[in-house]
Amino acid sequence: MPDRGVSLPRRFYDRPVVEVARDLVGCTLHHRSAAGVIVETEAYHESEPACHAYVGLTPRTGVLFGPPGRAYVYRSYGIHALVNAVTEPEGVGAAVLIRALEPVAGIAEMRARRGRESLRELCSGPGKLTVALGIGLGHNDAPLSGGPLRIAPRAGAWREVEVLAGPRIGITRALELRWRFAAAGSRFLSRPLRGVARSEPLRRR
DNA sequence: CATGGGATTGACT
DNA sequence: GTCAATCCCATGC
Repeated sequence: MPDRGVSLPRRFYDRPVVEVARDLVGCTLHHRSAAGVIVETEAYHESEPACHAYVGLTPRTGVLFGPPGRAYVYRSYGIHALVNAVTEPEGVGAAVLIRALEPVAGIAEMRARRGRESLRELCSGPGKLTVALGIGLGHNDAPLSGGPLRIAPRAGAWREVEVLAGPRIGITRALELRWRFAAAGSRFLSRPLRGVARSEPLRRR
């Protein structure tokens, strides 16, 4: 089956990173024949010190300052590859970290790549989901539309997903920002959301 | 050029 | 709950 599905348009990403992070929950991340619904994200922006782009334009952060709608993939703790969606206009360093998926396609290959059976644990973390989907550092700067790596808009029941916000995980700076977003009631999160607050009703315009 | 610190995970006490 | 694995890169001397 050819990989010829719908992708979010580039303009979806050309917006404030916090809005994009919230709106990506319920969308589906595809890589070739594997896919999962995004149930958890975090926003990162050059203006706050938890963001890699905080240090400015360097060899590492170049993609973050590039055009929106591309993937920023980096190595974490020397071991894991973490995938982000670059947002905001070119010249602004910002991206949405994809933290967890609910597997929906290619589950057998995910289990093989992860070496685990539990559906809940296949993509319940940013380092897990890249392994499950076969995403690696070679995907850095790859487009998120029109290619083997893509994100499709909300569909079906996911169009009415309730998105909750809380503090980000695993960081040591800018802890006060509630820039983690998760699908309410999802069993596929990397960790439960604490300090639950509704976010979807904040949607403007 | 040496050093320190991670947007994590899985195994173990 | 604790902890090691592992490596790129930003920083500072």
